[in-house]
Amino acid sequence: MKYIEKLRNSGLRPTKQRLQICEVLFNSEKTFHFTINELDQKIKKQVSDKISLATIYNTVHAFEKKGYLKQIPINSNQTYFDTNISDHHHFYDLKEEKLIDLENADVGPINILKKINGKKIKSVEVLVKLED
Amino acid sequence: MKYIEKLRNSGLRPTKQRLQICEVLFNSEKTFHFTINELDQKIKKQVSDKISLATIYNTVHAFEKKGYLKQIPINSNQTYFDTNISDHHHFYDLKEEKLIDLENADVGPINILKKINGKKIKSVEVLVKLED
DNA sequence: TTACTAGTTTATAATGATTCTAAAAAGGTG
DNA sequence: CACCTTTTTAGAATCATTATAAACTAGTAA
Repeated sequence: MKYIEKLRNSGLRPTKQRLQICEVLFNSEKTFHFTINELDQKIKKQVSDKISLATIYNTVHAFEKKGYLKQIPINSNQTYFDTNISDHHHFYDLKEEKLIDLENADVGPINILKKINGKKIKSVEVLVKLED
Repeated sequence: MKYIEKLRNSGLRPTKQRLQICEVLFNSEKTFHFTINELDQKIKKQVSDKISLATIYNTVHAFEKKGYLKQIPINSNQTYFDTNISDHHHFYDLKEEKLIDLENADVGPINILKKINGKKIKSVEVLVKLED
């Protein structure tokens, strides 16, 4: 299994559940956005064993902490995650309530001129809201 | 009262509660960020009458819809609002869990090159996460 | 293999922000 | 004042997320 080493190297035990969730998250051609609820549905379809919702929450948070997933800053009652961990941005279609990737190259370079004493910039995220 | 006309012009009846909430939100020197819970506390301190939490929710949403408040896209269990409705961005101090305004001039011009068919850009919001 | 231990999974309960409900109150107009 | 619509309100309902604590499992060392 190709994810065993990846997990071990992060200090995460390669449990059956985590490996199965890896398959669902990282074994697809394209990256994608999801909420926990959507991931739960996807797992139900693709994985024969039942994985408890608590485990899905635990795993997603563990993966996010290790940098294998990114949380997308957006106002929604549910938290959105992204399997695309490259430096990039998002469109948010207000009507469809859907996210669309916006590659770094599609946004001009962003130069933050203001500095905050004693703080480093960890990330710069752009959210472009779309309407009809 | 200076807010009566403002509310009437928006099609909102200038009720006692709305006028009192206007005082708390818009009568201060500086603009500020808040959650509903923080606003509730502020109202308790500054307003003699009790205003129900449901009314605070209703009012904030009404004001947001009319463009007197902005929601700030950020991952938090609570929704953040901003009384600064000018076109601007935010720092988010991850440690302190606090927002800091980032004026448009402090961010280089942002040019979204990618276009989505049939959709217009409604807003472009930048969130800069800060760490120590 | 066989313990042993720390990390994980799980069902379920708890939490907490937000929304809903339906009845009472208040604003606006004639 | 009388009427109608909007608004307020307390409390219930909803729903995503987190906490709990017991059962299970991976890794390790004897």
